[in-house]
Amino acid sequence: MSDPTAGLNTEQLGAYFALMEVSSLLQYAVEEHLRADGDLSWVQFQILARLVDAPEGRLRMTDLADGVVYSRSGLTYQAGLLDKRGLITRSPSPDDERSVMVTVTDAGRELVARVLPGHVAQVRGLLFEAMSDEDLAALGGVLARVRAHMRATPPRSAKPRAGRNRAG
Amino acid sequence: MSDPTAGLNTEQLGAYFALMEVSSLLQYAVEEHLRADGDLSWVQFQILARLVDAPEGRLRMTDLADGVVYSRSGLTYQAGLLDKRGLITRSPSPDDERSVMVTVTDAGRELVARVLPGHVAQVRGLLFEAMSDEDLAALGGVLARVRAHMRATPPRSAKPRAGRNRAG
DNA sequence: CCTTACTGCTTCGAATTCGCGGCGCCCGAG
DNA sequence: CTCGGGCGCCGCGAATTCGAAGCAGTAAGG
Repeated sequence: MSDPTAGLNTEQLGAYFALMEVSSLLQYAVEEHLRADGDLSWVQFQILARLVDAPEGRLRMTDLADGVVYSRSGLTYQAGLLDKRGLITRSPSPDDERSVMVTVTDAGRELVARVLPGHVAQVRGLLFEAMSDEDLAALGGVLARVRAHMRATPPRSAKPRAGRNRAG
Repeated sequence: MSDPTAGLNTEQLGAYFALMEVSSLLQYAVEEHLRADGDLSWVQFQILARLVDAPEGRLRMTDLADGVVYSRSGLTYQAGLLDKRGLITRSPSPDDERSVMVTVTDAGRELVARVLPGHVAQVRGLLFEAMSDEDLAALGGVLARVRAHMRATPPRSAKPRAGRNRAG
């Protein structure tokens, strides 16, 4: 593509900024809608959506954290909030006593089902309205490739996956 | 593409999630690098970069807020931090006495110049390494279209542009 | 069984973020 | 000139975020 020593060309720079701006704008709009519609933050919705999507409606904290780009403590905090609202339940795992299984409650499922249409409409209105099918295909392909590359790239210093550097 | 009443198909959903994950991951990595390299947060870097890019190295707070997806108070806070570090200067506008002109100092320019290479390298390594020229072109085109669409879309309730809803 | 290393999660303190309300300044009407 | 309405920015309090440190459970070695 270009030498590792060279800078980004105009096209790359533009794509980079556009990517960041689009995602920020989208997240902001979606988060606002989510807040108004079901009093959920973006992360909370992601957690619930992931749980609903899971086979048994339950996932370990770690798996949740792997899917959601978030710190462990933040996840604990948000899970506590969701637990307090009765949208999820936390129970020790039968296999690993140190793990915590998070399960969606019926209320959680209902809430997701209630906010999902608006959420989806928001996303389509902002993101997909301006895209053709070809655009979608291209975007999907590129993003899949980039995501795979990012996940394969070694955490230079500390990804969200951080926290393993104790001395004694 | 699809009816306004229908949900997102698998491809759209995947693209949506991939977009959010990629941008989050990228922002996270870049922010970390930026912090280590010049003790700057992502927003601070964006502010400085925008100022350096501006015609006279100066911009009004409002214009800054328009470019950066951020709340007004957050911008004030960050501007205060940058001002305290001597990277920018804030002075009243000659035209509009209520506006505040933000100007980059030489130190600010130097800092941007110093962290820019690493920043760029990080972006290329994570984002563009896995992309062909065709990918880049496609991505750039789609994002430009989407960005234009988003900017044209009426702020349904309150975009970053929020804060104008007082009664008295 | 006991020790050592590692993993999973939570708690803690500090820093950052946002929305709301306040203050001062510009514009138009009388 | 004076008044009323609107805009631009700042200060405050509450909520959220993160990394570091701590606690418990698990696996491996002797």
